[in-house]
Amino acid sequence: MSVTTVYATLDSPLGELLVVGEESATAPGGVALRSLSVPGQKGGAVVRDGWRRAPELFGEAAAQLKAYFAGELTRFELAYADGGGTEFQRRVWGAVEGVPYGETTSYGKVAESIGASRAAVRAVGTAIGRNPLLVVRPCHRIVGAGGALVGYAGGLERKRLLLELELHAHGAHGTRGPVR
Amino acid sequence: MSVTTVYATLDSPLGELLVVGEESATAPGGVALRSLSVPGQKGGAVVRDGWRRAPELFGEAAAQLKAYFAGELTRFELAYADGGGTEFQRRVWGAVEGVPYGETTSYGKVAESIGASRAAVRAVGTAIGRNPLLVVRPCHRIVGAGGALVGYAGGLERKRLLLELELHAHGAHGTRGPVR
DNA sequence: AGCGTCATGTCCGAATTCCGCCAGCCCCGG
DNA sequence: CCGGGGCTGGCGGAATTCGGACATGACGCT
Repeated sequence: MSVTTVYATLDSPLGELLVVGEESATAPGGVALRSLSVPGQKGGAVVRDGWRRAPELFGEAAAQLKAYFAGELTRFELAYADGGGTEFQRRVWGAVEGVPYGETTSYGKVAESIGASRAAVRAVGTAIGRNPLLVVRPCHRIVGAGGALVGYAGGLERKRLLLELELHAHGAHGTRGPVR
Repeated sequence: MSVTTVYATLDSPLGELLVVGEESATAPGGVALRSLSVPGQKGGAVVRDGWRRAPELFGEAAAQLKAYFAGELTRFELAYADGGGTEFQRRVWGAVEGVPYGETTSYGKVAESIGASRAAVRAVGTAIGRNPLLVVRPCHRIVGAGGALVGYAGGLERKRLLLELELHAHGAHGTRGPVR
């Protein structure tokens, strides 16, 4: 039952990413990703006493992130820690993970896809806003019904940057809606 | 609106007194007494960051305290800060201040004197226990109905010491009840 | 076209309620 | 005379409740 929290930082086009993971005593060497955030993020993680800085442990995560930002990786394959969250949030996050690289969808579509009331769109918005895994779980692919970028925990500018990256990376990905 | 908290310590038969005061920006040089406590006191004051040690500012207070412990002063005349407290506590403390040097009274009498129900004696006890001005506001002169020393934030031994001091100081003060 | 309105799940802070303590005292049975 | 239980009022902290604010979107007005 004893888990150690480890963390590392990584430079990226979005700024210095803070990567936080859990090292379980039962599975030594294996680190499960718990959180990924950018500087100044609204509900971003904050390094606490007792956390161990361990850059080397995130080799795989770092490699995939670098490949992603280079436009050479369209799908993350990492070990995730149990991210907690409510039943509702888990369903929303699951739907978000189903949005493919380079495409976008709307908050309303997400609400619909999890079988929630159409009036639950705002709840969907808040749930997405609490996504602990920025970039990796592609909450940046959820835009307004009209295609407008509505909000992003890391700031709208970063959201636009990610979407443009995904659009121009291979140049052959379609979109479901205009990105303005 | 800016008040500075200042403090000083003073040796006494009770141990090292901690004297805390407020220095108002509007009345420079004047220090109002806020708290007086002894080491190990239950709800005693604790020196915090931002407090300024200023022994020289309590010249008058120190002089009166020394005179009191020498048995040569029976009534303090000092500037007090607004001690806060609830309506009820203020009334109780006011009644306590009315008990003359060398005399004692009971919790029940105090309750009666402030027009409180006789069943409020326990509330009176707690209120007296929160007196922020030990010694100066003579909560040590309140004893049980039977004359027994019941409790004291600074410890019963100190209460006894104060009462004996007041009894034997000039030797000519009457008491309302036996002190055991 | 533009604006106000409302619906939903969640979190967070403020407000409120509730509970248990206590520096007493009286009464009652030994 | 002694010891213990029960009653009382005020207070502080814990627990609980409550009201807003959101990463939206459809509808009905003007």
